[in-house]
Amino acid sequence: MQAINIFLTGRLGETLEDFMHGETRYAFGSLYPDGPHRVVEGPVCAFVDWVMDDLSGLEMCRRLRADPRTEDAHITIVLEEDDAADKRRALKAGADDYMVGPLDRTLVLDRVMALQAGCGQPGIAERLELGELTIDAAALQARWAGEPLDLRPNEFRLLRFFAQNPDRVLTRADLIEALGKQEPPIDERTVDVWIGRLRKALRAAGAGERVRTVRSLGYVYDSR
Amino acid sequence: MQAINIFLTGRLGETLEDFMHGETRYAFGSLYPDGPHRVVEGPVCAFVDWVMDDLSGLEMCRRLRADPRTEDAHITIVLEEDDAADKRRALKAGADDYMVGPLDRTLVLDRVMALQAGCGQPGIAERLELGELTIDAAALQARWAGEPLDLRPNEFRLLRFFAQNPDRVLTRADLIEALGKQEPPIDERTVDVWIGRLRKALRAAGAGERVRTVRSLGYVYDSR
DNA sequence: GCCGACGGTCACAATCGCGTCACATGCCCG
DNA sequence: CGGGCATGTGACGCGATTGTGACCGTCGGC
Repeated sequence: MQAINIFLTGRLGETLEDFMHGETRYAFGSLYPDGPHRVVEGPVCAFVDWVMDDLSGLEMCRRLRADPRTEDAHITIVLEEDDAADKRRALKAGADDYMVGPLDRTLVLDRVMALQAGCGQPGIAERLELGELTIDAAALQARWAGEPLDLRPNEFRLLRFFAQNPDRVLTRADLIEALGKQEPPIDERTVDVWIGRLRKALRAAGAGERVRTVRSLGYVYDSR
Repeated sequence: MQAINIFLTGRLGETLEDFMHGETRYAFGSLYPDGPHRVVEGPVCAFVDWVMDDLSGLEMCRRLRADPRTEDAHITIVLEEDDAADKRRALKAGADDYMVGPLDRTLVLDRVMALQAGCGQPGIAERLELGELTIDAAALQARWAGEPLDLRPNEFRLLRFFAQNPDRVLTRADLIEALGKQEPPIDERTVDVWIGRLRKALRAAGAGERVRTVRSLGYVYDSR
């Protein structure tokens, strides 16, 4: 899977910066009006706050577009509220897309991963394969032996994370964090229910028992 | 699908320049009377305003025809009003085609894609095939298993865009933008209605359920 | 100028997704 | 062998999201 450079500004940065760490495969940078501007090679996507301290998101979009290093970036502008005029202005300033806040990290993560997977020319959409399991992050779809798995979004996210960390014990806290949940605080027991649902879906697709319980610790995806 | 070089002048440039970016597959250039003239290899098509600040569209046509780099270009001249005499003059000056403004981006996009599909040399991706689905952009027609789909223009554009981005989550914003809509700002909920109509048409043709909803994110065209 | 096709919006109903609870079952350890 | 904690799972209910029929304005053709 190819690295993608993600830029986050303002509130969004605070929201996600602490999340994109460790095992995530993102090259990560901060982008500030006139501050350090760490740019690396490869496809870039940016999430730009509509409101920032000292520079509007619009201006930020224009600068990204103007900079030859980032002119091809996929820019998502994050609006405070659902205002049609702002949307138009955002697209006009070079944004490719917009989302309306307050942001649901869960969705941002889906978006980021989908962009990562589908970045650049279509057709190269990277897939994550693990035995019979195929995760197509761009299509937000998983398959077992070629057959589509019938997964709810949450189950998909769970499986995606398992597939990214196979044969490793993942605690309930890991899983809750990985799915981007944080508000309201999720009861750890809820994870058990997620697991149950995921197991059922995998069983229904003939995948057998893939998710093993590790008592008092968490769960493991057995890639075997 | 092969890249095509598109030149836009004057008001048209302003209208579409901000649109042809990112995932679109166009090499893009601006063409000004005596200004920079970025020319790349490959088939070229040009949209030339009838009225420009300091040079008439007619003169522009002649220059394009005279320039060996662009003498084979497909030139569409954009008239202010529907004047038969102007049309004749335009064709005489070397234009291959004309359209009457004020421009509807939606239509320009249809035109551009149709040209791209049928452009110059035969053999250049005239058709877009995806399983049973065939998109004939030049004819503005889609088929399922050889049988023509009964689609309205909007539905066709939608399907065309889906076919260009199969197995990728496309947000409502993506779709609105892809169809060239911008004025008046389109309500995102409207996309749901487009989808509903497209689904019905596909179903009627025996294509089954091709367009999958991705809750809170958008829609995906499932190629399989 | 009339008429039909097309496309955008609205409002309402249906559905879906998911977090939680409650209870059943299972496992570990003394 | 028993107590107690850990996990599995069916059921429930709330919200949010989506599907869709109906309505209506617009445009183009006749």
